Amino acid sequence: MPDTPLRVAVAEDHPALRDSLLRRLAFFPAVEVVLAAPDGAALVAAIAAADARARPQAILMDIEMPTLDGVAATEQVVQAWPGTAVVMLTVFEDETRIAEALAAGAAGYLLKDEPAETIVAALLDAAQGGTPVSDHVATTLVRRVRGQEQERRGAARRLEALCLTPREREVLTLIAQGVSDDAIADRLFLSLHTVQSHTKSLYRKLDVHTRAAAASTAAAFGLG
Amino acid sequence: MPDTPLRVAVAEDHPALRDSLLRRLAFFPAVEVVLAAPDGAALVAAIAAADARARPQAILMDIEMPTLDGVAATEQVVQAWPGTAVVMLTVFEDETRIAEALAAGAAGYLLKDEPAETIVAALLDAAQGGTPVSDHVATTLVRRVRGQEQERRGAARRLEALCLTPREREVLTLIAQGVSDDAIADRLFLSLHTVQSHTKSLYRKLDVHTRAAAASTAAAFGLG
DNA sequence: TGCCGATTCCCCCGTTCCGGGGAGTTGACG
DNA sequence: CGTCAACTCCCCGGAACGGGGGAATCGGCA
Repeated sequence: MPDTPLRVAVAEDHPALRDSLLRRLAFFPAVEVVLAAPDGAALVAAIAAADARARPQAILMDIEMPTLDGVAATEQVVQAWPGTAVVMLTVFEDETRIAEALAAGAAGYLLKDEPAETIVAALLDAAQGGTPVSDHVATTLVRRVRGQEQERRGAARRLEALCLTPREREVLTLIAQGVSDDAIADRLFLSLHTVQSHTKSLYRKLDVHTRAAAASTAAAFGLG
Repeated sequence: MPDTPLRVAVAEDHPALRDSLLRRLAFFPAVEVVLAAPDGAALVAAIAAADARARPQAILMDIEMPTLDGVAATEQVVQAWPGTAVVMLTVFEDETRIAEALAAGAAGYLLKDEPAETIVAALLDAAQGGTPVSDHVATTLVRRVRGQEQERRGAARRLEALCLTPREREVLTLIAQGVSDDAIADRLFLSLHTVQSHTKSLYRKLDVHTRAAAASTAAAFGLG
């Protein structure tokens, strides 16, 4: 636990929500709101204007904001002041928004119905390198990873069902990378004829009749 | 809160850990361990042998187990008895294991250093359709999604940097799907010559010299 | 031992692709 | 109104590909 409170900034365009947030955070001595901005541009400007030692260590960021939305603002903030922990605080819980925010550099992602205690804990956690997320957000992440992994496994099973020989798999991988037959022959120390023989088998098993289609199918299987 | 305790099964091969777990869970009236197994096969057999009304509603599952590991056991359990909430309880926190377990149908994923209260809460949560995960697991999921999204965005930016014309992008997408030039001509109501003209531009911009390489590059950009 | 799949190599022929060239039309933008 | 980018269409020659055939070797398995 730090002796001094964590310096926090708040970016939220809706005045009522912003004030409510500030009032609720004021009860917690562990955090001190040093900055509040109605949009992303104002936030970035205010941080830049602040004394380096007074700059916020953590930021509560709304997503929907005029002039510069939360995702873009997050990108700029973590770019300009690395180490700043940005925690999104929004009503949006769709996968796309969450992924975008995280990719932009957000450390955590909270939904707006969280109690103040949770928000404060999340700020402190994020400042320590944690990744605080609401339960619903965690569920969304789990669903996404689960879906992706199941798709990957499905592709692997379909690939398995083709009964490709090791050599064929090898050749297919190179085809998927766009390597020509004689380049494949060079890489695998084979004759061009041999490679052509393997590609013929591959086309039969994959049920394709062009090289690009084979590459496309291989990509769908996760090869390459 | 249910009037009757949640019926829970425990699958854990290490006897000491299993006993410890059972002892710790015994303090919580909200859960009742109805079944304990030393491996996945035994777990599945025990569930199958049990009376349908006495079957566990939630399962604490270790990953490393003999005869049938936790992931495979989870797959069988959720296949055979849908609605069963499986919560992984393991020391492994690597992305691969987590993703595999979730794909197999695990509802939650806890690390073994969690206190008993958390484990019980996770079981109850999972039984209600939640996805309880340890903080470290959430961090891993966040990192994965963040990495994927950043990769996606990077690919999109690189694609953007190529300054493809709309027509070229269209043609490239079809190339990535393995469509031949004259098939593209048919689909886009163009002359073969026109399509060839576009592909020529594409090869120049993509800096490739074969169709399959173009398809491969396009796949890397997320097209197709 | 005999069979079978995997791997390797070879031939041929027609098609498609690749890379170079040129040229006309259209629409936007200064 | 000129310019420029985008789109369209065309020709050609050399290279690669697609599909058909055959054949030899090797290892495993019945």
